[in-house]
Amino acid sequence: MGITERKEREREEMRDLILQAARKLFLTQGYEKMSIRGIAEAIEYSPATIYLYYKDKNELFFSLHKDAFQKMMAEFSVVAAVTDPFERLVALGRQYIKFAIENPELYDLMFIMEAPMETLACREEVWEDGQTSFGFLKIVIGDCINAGYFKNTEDIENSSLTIWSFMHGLITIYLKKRMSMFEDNREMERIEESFKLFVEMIKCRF
Amino acid sequence: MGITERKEREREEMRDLILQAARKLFLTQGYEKMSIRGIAEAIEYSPATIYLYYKDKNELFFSLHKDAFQKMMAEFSVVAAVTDPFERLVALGRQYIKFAIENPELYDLMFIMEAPMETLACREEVWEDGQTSFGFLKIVIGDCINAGYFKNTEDIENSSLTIWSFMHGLITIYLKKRMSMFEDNREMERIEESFKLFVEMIKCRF
DNA sequence: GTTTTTAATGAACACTGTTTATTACATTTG
DNA sequence: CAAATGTAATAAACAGTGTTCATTAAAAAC
Repeated sequence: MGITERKEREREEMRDLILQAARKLFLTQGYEKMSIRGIAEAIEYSPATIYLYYKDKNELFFSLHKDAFQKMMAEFSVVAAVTDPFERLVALGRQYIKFAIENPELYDLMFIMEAPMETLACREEVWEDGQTSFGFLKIVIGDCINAGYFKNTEDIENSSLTIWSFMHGLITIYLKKRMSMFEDNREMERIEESFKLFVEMIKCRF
Repeated sequence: MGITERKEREREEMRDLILQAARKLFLTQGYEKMSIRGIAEAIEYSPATIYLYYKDKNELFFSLHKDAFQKMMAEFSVVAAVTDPFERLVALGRQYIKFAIENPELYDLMFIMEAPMETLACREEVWEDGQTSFGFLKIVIGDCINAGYFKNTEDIENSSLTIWSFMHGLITIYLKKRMSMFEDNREMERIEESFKLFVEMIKCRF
């Protein structure tokens, strides 16, 4: 009897319906306006129904967060076209900045918000999405080393964390409006200049 | 007639009473539990009274945020004892990490939360607290240049932003639980290693 | 002493996430 | 097929949240 299969399929459809509504609300209204009641109204179900398919709002955030990582990784794939390993790393950095600036709320969800991480913590799982994208960075850096760059580098993981830290810091300073201490409105130029300086700095370690 | 003076003084006292209660709640319960009703109960006034002294909760966050900057700057002052300019910069970095790890919620308030910045934005002011502490970093880097370090550096502001970006990124990756992608529990060692690597990188630019 | 100004509040508004008892319907069993 | 069981959906409530406003009480000015 395929009843259990159908039920399982229907359940998955419902989970998807909820997630789609949540995503739409998130992207159009922002995550602060993405309320359970709002999602319920959008799919024409009662708010309580959502809790039959998702444990809590954090789990919904976690699912959206996974989507966002897929989107980011898809945008990263274009750097494969860059042949020189070091230039590929630079291109990856630019893609990262581009993604963050074009999707500030997704970036927040992926790297700043605590909600999705709480779902992960209570399941005692490792952060797979982070691992995957960080793994991509490690590969790109590894290619640099294989091509003769970064000769003094003995720990790829540490190098990756260091590079990511800079990128993440620069972006969050901007996204969280901490560049408002500069009186001029040259935020974008400052990001560009700082990025270039950092690239020069890591070039220094050839 | 000193009545207006007394009233002004009483008003300032009341603002302080509210702020102290807010700070206590913030530090003991965390910012998510720092509610207007909670503050009101602590000072034995009605919630509505708070709105006679503060425009909204964001303004309260902004005041706390200013306090936090004073506290951080006070902790920074110890680096003045370090004579070598470059070592002073390194010491400042360590103090920054120490402050962030010891006061994660203050750090959040100072550099991540949007609430205090919104108060600033609607007043169309520059972010003075940020300017002051960033100014301190610029001075420390300036001393390095005067002592012969960073010879290739033509833009102190850009160097400062770049260094701060790394520090801020590394810390927020940790504070916002994004190091949970590493299966081992070596978060502190990783921070230490990455910091050391970055110090080596900027040393490279002598 | 009366009027005016000001400080404080209770109550309400419009929300939020989440839980639970109840209802309605689909599925299984006798 | 009818009765019993299982399950999906919900209305309503709980316990909060920030904020506003008309009303009341007290202080200051006249």
